[in-house]
Amino acid sequence: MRSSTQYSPENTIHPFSVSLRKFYSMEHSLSEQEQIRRDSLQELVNLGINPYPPETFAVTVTAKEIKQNFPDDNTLYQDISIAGRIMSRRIMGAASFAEIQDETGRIQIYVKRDEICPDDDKTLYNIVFKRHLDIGDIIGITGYVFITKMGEITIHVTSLKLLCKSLKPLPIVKEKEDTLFDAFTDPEQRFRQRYVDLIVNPHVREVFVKRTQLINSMRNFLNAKRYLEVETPVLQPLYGGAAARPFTTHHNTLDMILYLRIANELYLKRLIVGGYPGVYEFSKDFRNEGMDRYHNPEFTQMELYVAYKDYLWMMDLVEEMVEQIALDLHGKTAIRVGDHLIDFKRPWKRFTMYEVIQHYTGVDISGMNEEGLRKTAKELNVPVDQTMAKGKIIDELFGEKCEPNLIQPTFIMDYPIEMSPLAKKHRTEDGLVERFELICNGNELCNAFSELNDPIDQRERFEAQSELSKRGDTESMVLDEDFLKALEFGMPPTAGMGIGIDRLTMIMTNQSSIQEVLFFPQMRPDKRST
RNA sequence: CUCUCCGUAGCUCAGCUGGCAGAGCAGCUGACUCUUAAUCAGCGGGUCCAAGGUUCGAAUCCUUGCGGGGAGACCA
Repeated sequence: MRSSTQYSPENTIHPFSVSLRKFYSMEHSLSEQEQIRRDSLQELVNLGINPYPPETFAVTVTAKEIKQNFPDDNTLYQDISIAGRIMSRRIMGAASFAEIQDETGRIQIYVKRDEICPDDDKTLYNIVFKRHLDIGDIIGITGYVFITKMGEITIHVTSLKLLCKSLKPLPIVKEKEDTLFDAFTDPEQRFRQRYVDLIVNPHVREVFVKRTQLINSMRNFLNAKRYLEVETPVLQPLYGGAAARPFTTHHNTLDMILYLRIANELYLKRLIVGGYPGVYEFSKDFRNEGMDRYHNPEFTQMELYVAYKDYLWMMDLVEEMVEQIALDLHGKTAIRVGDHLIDFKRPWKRFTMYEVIQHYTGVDISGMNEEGLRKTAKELNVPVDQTMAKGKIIDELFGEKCEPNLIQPTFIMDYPIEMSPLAKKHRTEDGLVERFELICNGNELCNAFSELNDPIDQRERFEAQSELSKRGDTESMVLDEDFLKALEFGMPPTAGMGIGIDRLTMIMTNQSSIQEVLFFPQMRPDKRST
């Protein structure tokens, strides 16, 4: 709760003068343009105008609605109220055109001196509008819509009110015939000052709207199937559910190390043990590893676990869900991504791991032992080292020789047991597990198994991971005694999967970098003077 | 972590083999009552990322550091 002292009498007389003094104490660090805006702010205050008024401004319509619906006979929108940020101004003496931008886009406004100043006092137009308002200021206007001689739908302003004075100059992006001039494109500035990026780059705003629509679409799909959305711990005493290095933190009261989760798999499976038939979670996960255009230290996954199902069933569900998302976002299943047209129309191609490696390398590795695989990898110029066991080498072969070629959505099934310690042994193929990944545009999007529910087998798999760890693998999984205890109470046969929300968003919005689908991607602190 | 490119006005960018720091837009002053990259006349605006070095002289050459992009390595 705020202190009541700010409502003392001297403050209520000039509610904004206190903060103004603070601004002026910073004068030495201001650019010329910033100083001019602060001077304008002071002039507005001197005229009795509050540059940051508290009361509601009633908006009746958006820019987009007007542009879509304004009729030829000029009968609609004759008494409207709209608010937005001034994005451009063209002043011609006693009349001006400007553009304001609301959350739906831009619309031109026409401000005529004698219209907003019907009496002798022309201060509002000559001083306030022309002299002390700037690009970037937020205003509310009332007026009526008409079409100019040049054919542009425009709001004829009858009254104008300042809603927020902007003190920093925006990048001015101009456009003519679909060509942008002085576009604000420097990635560093765009990501560090995402608010500026969002103001001046409307296509960026659209990407994030699509991201939320994607999540809504996925959630609606899962809720319609009556799965329960749940929340599980981010801070975990043991990290598990994936092969990755964690972030470490410390809890003071418990005086213990805690890890930020790398996956939520083991907790969600405990809930299946507890009796829920289907649970899912959208989860921020954290992995203390490299950063590049596909990896941010924190990222979002959706994991889903459904009892009494297997991985074949889950493959059908993933197809159905992603196809539905494409339809919800684009109204069609075929989407342009970079140079490719990717079609999510069901059914998708399905290959086993051995099939796809044979297809792209010509080598059948299905019967090979570790030495044979290492020899094959060397022959194919795939780098391997002594810490890699059989499963890891196969994974390398696949990642190097196959994955980049898989552009259309493709399921790769039946992985070597060594690289899948949480997946159930294959029902017919020795040495394999019931696992699939969805590959799309050359990248992994989704990972799923028939979940291992044999507690004795699971313990042996964890122990095998410990062996890998001794061999030098820093990402091997740690044994989770409580998870094993849960399995010993009995988990029904379960299908589980995780899907990368950031990567799916990249594909669905045709972005080539994960930073473009995260509002605030991780960056080093900016040590330059600001 | 390695290689490579980049960092100059609020924004986008020039600045050559070292010789007075530039343009367009934005801003300021003025003109203009249907403009739209508005137009016309005039004006101001810089820690050239930082530190050090070479030199009579460094935005420019060298070294180191900081920040970013791209390509690798690792991972999802």
